[in-house]
Amino acid sequence: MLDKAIPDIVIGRLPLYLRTLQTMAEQGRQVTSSQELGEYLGISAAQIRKDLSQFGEFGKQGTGYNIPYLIEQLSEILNVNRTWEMAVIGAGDIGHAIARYQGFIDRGFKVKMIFDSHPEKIGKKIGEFVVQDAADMVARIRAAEIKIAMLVVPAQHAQAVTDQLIEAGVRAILNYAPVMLNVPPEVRVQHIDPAVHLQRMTYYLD
Amino acid sequence: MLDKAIPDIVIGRLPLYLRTLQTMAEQGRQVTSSQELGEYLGISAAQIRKDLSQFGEFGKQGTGYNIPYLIEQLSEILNVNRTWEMAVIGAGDIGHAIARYQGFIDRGFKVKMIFDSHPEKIGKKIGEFVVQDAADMVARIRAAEIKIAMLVVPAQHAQAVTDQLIEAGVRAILNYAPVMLNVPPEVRVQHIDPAVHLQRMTYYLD
DNA sequence: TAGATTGTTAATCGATTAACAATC
DNA sequence: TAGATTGTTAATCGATTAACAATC
Repeated sequence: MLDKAIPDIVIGRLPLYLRTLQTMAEQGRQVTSSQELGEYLGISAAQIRKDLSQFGEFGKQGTGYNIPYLIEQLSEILNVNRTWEMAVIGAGDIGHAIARYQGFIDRGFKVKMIFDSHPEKIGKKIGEFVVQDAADMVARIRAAEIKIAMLVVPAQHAQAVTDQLIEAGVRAILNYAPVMLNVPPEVRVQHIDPAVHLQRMTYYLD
Repeated sequence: MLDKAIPDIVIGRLPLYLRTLQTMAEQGRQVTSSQELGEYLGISAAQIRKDLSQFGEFGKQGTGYNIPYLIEQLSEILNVNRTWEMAVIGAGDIGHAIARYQGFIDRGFKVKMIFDSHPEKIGKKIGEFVVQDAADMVARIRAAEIKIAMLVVPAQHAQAVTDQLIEAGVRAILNYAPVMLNVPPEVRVQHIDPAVHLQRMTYYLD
């Protein structure tokens, strides 16, 4: 019998569970419960138990969940019990900030290279990186077998760059450009658009 | 009879409709259809019609939707037919990038001030702004009647700063810190955490 | 007019929650 | 043991879709 696929909406919550558990672990905590996690995240305890039960039995009745153990299990499920190398495309302000961001490494990610197409940016240093020519992007990403890209180019170039990334073998794109991207089904895309997030709140303001 | 509240998940899609329509308008387009919008966004045409019908009748049978008119209507619904002034809290790399970001103004937002607590940052210029002392934050935000803040401080300070923002009258927070924020029900929060977005994709990678 | 597309209803589908036996 | 909390089932709730009359 074919296992039913895990719903996307469940997968979407797992990183929040993991982040919360890692914060607890940093505070020296050893165990937690679905109730405590739920209260912290604004999610029902039943939902957390149900989500986790899709993947196995990670808790103990009467006790709850062992934090280091659940971190290990969730990291494995999410494929972040390893470090993914990433390419940043676009060396503007945001690309710059991402390349220097220190928060990725503990969570399974590392920026490996950054590209731009503007001659005045190519060769410049950003943190530990030298901005590379976008003309070499496909070859370099393919040679390094990089599968994840963060796209930080102007909206009008986003689709063309995406097509190149796919050609280079990229399978996951975190898109900072305020446009949808057309990709084949085996490529995943997530979007970050601050204005969209802000507009989701202004509806509720007077 | 009490009108049923519009579901949050519907509100969440409206900014995507608006963004798409604005892109179409820039291209000189005059009309579109629920089908075209749906194909572009990866949403069913029926859902788009149903979402819009919660707020009124904006289309014409046989023709579709007039783009400038629908932009106007959605802008009004989302309260972005005005410009919201925002405060940026934290003048690190990301705060820096946000303060200089040019993409807000067309979408209803404008950065008005930026704060930091580090003496070496206070007084420095970022774009057109001078970094202000976080000690003055509550008074300055309250005096300017700013209702929206972008929170770009280290995780360990996020809750304490949030408490101050609420004291200052802020009603919507875009949180870049990788932690949940505890806020009263009248305050809205949206989260941006690149590592969470990345982990939502690595699940699907080998 | 004929073709296209809306707005809306009813049916379907899927996600969340409540409840509880099992058991640490 | 008594209290706590899991994993799971069934019930509920809510969101999505299909279909079509209305009409531009």
